[in-house]
Amino acid sequence: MDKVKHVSSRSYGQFCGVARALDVVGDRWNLLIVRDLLCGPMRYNELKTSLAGIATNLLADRLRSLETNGIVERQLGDAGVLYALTSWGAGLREPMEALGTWGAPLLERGREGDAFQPRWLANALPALLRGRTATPPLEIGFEIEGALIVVHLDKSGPRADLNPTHRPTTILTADPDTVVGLATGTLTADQALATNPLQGDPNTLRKAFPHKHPPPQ
Amino acid sequence: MDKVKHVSSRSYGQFCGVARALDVVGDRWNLLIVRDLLCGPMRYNELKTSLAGIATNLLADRLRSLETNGIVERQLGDAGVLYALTSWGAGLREPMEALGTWGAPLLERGREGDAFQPRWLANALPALLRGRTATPPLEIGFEIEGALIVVHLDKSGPRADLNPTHRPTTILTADPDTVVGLATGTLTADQALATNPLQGDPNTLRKAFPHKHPPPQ
DNA sequence: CCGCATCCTCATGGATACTG
DNA sequence: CAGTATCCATGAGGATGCGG
Repeated sequence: MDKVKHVSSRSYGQFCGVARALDVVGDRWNLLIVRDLLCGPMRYNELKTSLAGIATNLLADRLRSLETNGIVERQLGDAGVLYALTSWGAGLREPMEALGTWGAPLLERGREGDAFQPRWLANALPALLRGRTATPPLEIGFEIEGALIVVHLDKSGPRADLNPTHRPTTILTADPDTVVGLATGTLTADQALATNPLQGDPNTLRKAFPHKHPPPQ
Repeated sequence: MDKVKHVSSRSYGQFCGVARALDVVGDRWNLLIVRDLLCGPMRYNELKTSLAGIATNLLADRLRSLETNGIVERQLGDAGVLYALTSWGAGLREPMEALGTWGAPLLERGREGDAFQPRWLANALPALLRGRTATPPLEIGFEIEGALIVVHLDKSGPRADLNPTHRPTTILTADPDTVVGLATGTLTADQALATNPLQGDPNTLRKAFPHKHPPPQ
C-alpha cells in the first residue's frame, strides 16, 4: 500500500478570490518562503537557515506545492538548484507589503529574541515608507547586523537595496529595532542618533525621518 | 494536570512585519473570518454557516484568539452576541483586497461546486474594479443567488453595496461566475448579456465593462 | 433555537536522523 | 548540499451534548 503523497492541502471549497488564494499559499510557512524569495532566487539551504526553524521535510513539501501551483520555479543554475518566484508568484508582493504594513505595529514591542534577516527589512522598508518622497533625492544606508540596506527617497517613491556595490555617504549603524522605529515613525531621527553611530551627514537622516507619526487617531 | 488552554498558535519567532502578522491571523480560517466580518458584524451561527465546513470548536477558538489579539470584538447587542472587527482589524481590508485580487485568476476555472456567499463578491468587486471610474456615474445591480449587489462607478472609484434599500434601474441577473468574469475582464458585457437576463439599459452595462482586459502581458 | 464545550479520529506540523 | 524517511506532538474535522 503506497502512501498517498499528501497531494494537496485541504481546500476551503469557496468560490472567493481570497479563499482560492489561501488554498495555494495559506499553509504554514508558504508566505514566509515567498517573502524571502521576493529579494531574489535562493538555494534550499539558504531558505532553510533563513526561515530558522522550519523542518526540512516541510520546506521540501512547501517548495514542491508552490512549484506545482505555479508560484515558485526551480532554476537549474551553474551552481546547483535555485528557487525563484514565477512572475505570477512575484505578484504576491503587493499583498505581502500590505500585510507587512498592517503588521508593523506588532514590531513595536521589539525584537524579543526573535530571529532577524536583513532581507526582511529590505523588503519591508519601501512599503513602510510609501508615500514619502524627497527632493532633492536622499540616499541613506543602514548598517545592520553586518548587512547594508540602502534606502532611496526621490519623487518616484521609496526603494531599498540590500548590500549594493555602491556605498552611500550617510550610513547609520543601528539594530533592527531602531530602523523599524524610524520607518514606522515611533522614533525620530534625533532619538535614533542619540544612541546609534552615524557616518556622514545627520541632516540627511533628519530630512528623511523628520518627525514622529501622529498617534494612530 | 490541567490542559494548557492552547493559548497561542505557534509563533514564527521572526522580527518581521509579515511574520508577526501571520502570528496573529495566519492560522487556518482566520483570514476568512475577517473577510466575512469586513461586510459588518455577524452572529456566531451566521459565521458558522457562511464558512461552511469550519468545525464549531475551531470557530470558537479562532474568535477567541482574534479577540485577545485585538482584531475582533464581541458586541453585546439587543439580539445577542455580535462579532465585529476592531478598527485595527478593519485595517486588514487592504491586505485582503490585495490577496483577493492576486487570487482572482484562480476563479477563472469556475465554481466547481464550491460554496458561495454574495458577501464575498461584494467584498471583492471594489478591489477588482479599482482604477475604473465613470463620468457620469454608473450604477449597476447584480442579482445573484437571491441577493442584490449594487456597484457604483464614479470619479471617486468603485464601491459595492450588498442588498441596499435602493434598487438601481439596471440589474443583471446572473450567477457568480458571470459577475466575476465581467469584473476580471475575461467576459465582455455582450457575452454576459447573451446568456443572462437584464432589466434596464444594456448600454449601462456596456459602459461599465467595455471590453476584455488585454492579456496579462 | 443560539453559543458554545467535549470527545474522538486522523491529517498535518515539527524534530531528528539518515542518504545520494 | 539537497533533500528523504521516520516518529512523535499538535491541530483540524466531525459528531454530539448541554446550558441559557
